[in-house]
Amino acid sequence: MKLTEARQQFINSWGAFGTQWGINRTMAQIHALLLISPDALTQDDIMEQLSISRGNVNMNIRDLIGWGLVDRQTVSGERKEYFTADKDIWKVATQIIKERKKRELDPMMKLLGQLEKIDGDQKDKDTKQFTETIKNIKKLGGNADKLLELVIKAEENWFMGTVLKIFK
Amino acid sequence: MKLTEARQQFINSWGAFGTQWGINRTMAQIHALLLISPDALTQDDIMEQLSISRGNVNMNIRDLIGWGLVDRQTVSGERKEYFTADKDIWKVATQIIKERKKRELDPMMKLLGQLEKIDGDQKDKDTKQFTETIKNIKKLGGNADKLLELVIKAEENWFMGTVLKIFK
DNA sequence: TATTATTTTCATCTTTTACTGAAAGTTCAA
DNA sequence: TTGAACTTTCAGTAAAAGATGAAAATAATA
Repeated sequence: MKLTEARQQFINSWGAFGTQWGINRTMAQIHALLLISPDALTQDDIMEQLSISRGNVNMNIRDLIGWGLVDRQTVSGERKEYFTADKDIWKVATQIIKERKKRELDPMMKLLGQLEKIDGDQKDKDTKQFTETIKNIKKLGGNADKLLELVIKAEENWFMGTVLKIFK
Repeated sequence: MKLTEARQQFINSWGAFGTQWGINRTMAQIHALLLISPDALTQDDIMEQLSISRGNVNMNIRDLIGWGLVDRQTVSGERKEYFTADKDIWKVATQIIKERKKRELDPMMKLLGQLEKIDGDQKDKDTKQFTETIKNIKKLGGNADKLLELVIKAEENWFMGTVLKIFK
């Protein structure tokens, strides 16, 4: 397979993959493009390579920066801005975990905490099932939280090496 | 907080949570409803409680069954069908992991395997960055795969207990 | 301060995804 | 073998998400 074709396929698949995980297709594609680009790109580069509008690039780049996945670079003496993605995939992964945890898991845990203190007769079937379910989800969430926290703090080699070795 | 209100809030939040993860809002809401319902429900029960159409219930229930999260039950002598969700949250979690892995991670790994064997000069900057990136994502994916496989096979207590205890 | 280069915003349009409801299909008891 | 009870399908519609592009804003320089 030729490079051009492979690059295109990677970008497309990464975009499709993203949508399945609730991530805007274009945002994932821009990230993919930056991941395989050795040098920093400008808005115009991205517009051209992905055939998308300036506004679209701008908004999605802003989001990617918000996710901590892309950096804005300026060359002194130039007005133009350049963008790069961190190429360390382990860092990318932990950064995504960190953000999703903060944006989604943490608020969900907070809500579950509130829903737990429901006032009602525990002999009532519905009340019982509700509190049971909430309690169990909260417990699982708490464990997931701890595990993810561990992943975020660990070094790739330490984490993957140790975990996978021990539990063989 | 009153049960009715809490139930509603749980269903809504679970739905919103779902959309952020690429899961159809209604599908997540039906699942939430079944999780907190002590008894099996009919299509009509679900339609009424979530104010959605029959077709919508039917399609999403079918999907949930496809995900292995909901079971269809029939009471002998009755034409009507009843639906329940597995209430064991650990099983729910591992089932979801299993399915997403099968539907998404596995195909992605397969694609990366193909993109790895690109023909091109490794001295070329673009080629080099491309193969490097693919290789690293593939490596991370492989590790994630092993870890998830471990989670799927493990018992909750064993997994969460042991992992979290050891790495303290 | 005016001019040029560039980025940002956002009302509007487009695409994608989800939902509805009525018709067709299925099952089963009489 | 009909019809009542229920489920499934899917064409059409509605809602949500995403993209465009032109105008406004910002920055740099002369």
